[in-house]
Amino acid sequence: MTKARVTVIDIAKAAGVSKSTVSLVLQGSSLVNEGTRSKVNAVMRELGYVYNRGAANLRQASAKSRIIGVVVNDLTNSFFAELAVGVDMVVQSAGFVQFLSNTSESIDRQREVVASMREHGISGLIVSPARATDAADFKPLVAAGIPVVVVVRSLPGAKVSSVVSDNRAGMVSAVEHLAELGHKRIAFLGGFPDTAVFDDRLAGYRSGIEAAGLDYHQELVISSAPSRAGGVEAIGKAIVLADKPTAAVCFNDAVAFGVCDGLRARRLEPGSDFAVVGFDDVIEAQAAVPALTTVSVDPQGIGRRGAQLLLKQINAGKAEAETVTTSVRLVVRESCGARKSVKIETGL
Amino acid sequence: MTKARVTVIDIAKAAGVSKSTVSLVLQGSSLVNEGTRSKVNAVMRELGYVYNRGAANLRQASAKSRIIGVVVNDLTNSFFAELAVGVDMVVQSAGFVQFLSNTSESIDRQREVVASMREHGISGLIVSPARATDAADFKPLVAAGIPVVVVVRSLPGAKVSSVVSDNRAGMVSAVEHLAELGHKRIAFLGGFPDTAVFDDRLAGYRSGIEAAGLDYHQELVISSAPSRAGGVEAIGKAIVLADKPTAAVCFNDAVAFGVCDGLRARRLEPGSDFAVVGFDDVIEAQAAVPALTTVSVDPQGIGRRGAQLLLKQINAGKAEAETVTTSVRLVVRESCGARKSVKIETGL
DNA sequence: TGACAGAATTGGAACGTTCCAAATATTTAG
DNA sequence: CTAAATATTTGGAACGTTCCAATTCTGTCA
Repeated sequence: MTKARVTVIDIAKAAGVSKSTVSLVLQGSSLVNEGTRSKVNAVMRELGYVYNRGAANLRQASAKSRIIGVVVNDLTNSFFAELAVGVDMVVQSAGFVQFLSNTSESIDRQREVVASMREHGISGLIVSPARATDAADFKPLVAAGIPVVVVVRSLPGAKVSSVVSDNRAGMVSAVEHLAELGHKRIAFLGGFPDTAVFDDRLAGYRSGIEAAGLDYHQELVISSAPSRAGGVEAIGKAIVLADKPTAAVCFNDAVAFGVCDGLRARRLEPGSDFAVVGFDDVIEAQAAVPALTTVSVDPQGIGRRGAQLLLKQINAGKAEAETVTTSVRLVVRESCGARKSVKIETGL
Repeated sequence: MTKARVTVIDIAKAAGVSKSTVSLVLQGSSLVNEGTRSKVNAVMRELGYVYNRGAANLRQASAKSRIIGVVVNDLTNSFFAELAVGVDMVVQSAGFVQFLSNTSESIDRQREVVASMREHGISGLIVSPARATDAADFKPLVAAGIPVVVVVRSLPGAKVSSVVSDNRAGMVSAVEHLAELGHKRIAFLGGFPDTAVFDDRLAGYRSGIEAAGLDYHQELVISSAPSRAGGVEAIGKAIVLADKPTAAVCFNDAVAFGVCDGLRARRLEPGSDFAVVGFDDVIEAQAAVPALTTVSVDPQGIGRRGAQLLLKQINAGKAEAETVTTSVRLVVRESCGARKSVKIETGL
């Protein structure tokens, strides 16, 4: 409808002051007289003025957009939605606004999205990188003085801060728990071997096996896509081994669900016939049947820590690369066989 | 590190052409000679040039940022994550980038993020409004020629396009299904009465009751917060009625889960002792015990439709307010008592 | 060769803001 | 009442881009 947009000059004219004064008001400067300020504000409201951030950033050397970019690799995974909410909490109370984008694991899309955010002058970036992201991809950002914090998946070689969960310790406790339940042959199922997270979790598995006084067997490590389908595939391979495992720690919860599916397809009941432990503690884990024993990683917490780190760097002006690992904890439910199903317990 | 940012003038100087030519290259104009073009591109890559969208938008009357803003009211609800993914699919293939923000049902936060998006010159906005959003809130946007599409929750009175699921028809089929199973007293549980969605679903409930030849009883409609806790509360009230219901359709799946919790707390098993039907078909619905019978609304589909509508309006230049309702379908699982638990069926 | 068309290039002048130095108004002190 | 100090306001000049009108190249044709 309205043809031309309302500028600071229009406001100035209407309020009978200069554009400089209006600008001062805009920035909440203490230089301007209280009466003038309220008059200007009134006129702005009346004319429906919208601040043109682009023009402002143009002039201001250090583009202070008050926008935090968040890029995740899979929004349909509630883990990342939770993470984004965690980021939002701290970002919001610091007076920033969060813009979130999803890459669906596409490196190309990630490049586009990050470029777009950069063009819009974000103050900082929190990213859970798509698979096989090149560590150098974020070099230009940090070179331009835009702080970057990598979360969930670390990016070895990149000189950026990162917040990752303690994958190693989580796997150790999962394996130890299964060992305590009497399992001797424990498999490690799922995940792509080319990722840092996989390496960490596998390392935790090995430590756990050793700590329990068991032997490490190469054939018990079966990688696959980190998805439900991948879990089905992995358990399929595990079950035909000469010396079958009786339990498995899985790369993540999705794989664990797939493993349960695969077991059922073979008339085996997860929990009682074969112990399954997941990793992540996604929201579905507790509602599933059997409820999934898994390593809980608190995605919101990661988001909050990441955001705090980022804000610190934004305020400091200079970005000291820093790595923080957040603690995890094993939550024991039914799929490991330690507890009977609640349904059976309370049912008639 | 690098002090000054690289501008088109730097590029021009380094490439031995004028800034105008560089600008032409940037826009992919056919006017510029092929040789010049590649040389300029090479220099840009070499100097690490980043396009300054702000400056460009400043000059271009119609701010073509190629950004679609998406605002949702609850990102932790996987329903909205799915919706965002649906939007992203179509927005992406049209060469746009999506920026997502979460309001957590806060009207103030919604105002902030929408304002922020506007300042950054989004090309269009898709919003699932926070509860109690004023229809007038989006007036300035459309007045400024920025198309707005409201999804999921309609905003009566606002002159904007909207995409909502067929709440009425969904409820009708839910009630009819329960009636076919022989239920005579069917309750409607949960939801806040002051919302358009509530009205639609309640209207569907009434039609369904009538269509089944049953009587409508005021006391069987029990509102509550549309959450798990609200469901517990609602079933608590329903169960103490003189003439108890034997089945319930719920405002949404969260309420339905709460109703199941409440039933169990009273030693009643959802499915066999009391039939419950949800609405939305959130991801947890099929993994729950018992698996939830519910009305599936395909959030991705809503997202896609909404995005298509928005893009149409962006391209058309003018926004004809238009309403589309997407179809829904009842998916019958266990909680309505129509089917036995899969576990029992296939188990020994 | 000169004129002419078309292709390719190019200097400003915007766009809406902030910043600076300088101007003006208002107090305060003497 | 005046000078000095303080509080407030104000014209440009940027910022990095696009657009327009104008200019400079290339050939081409008579």
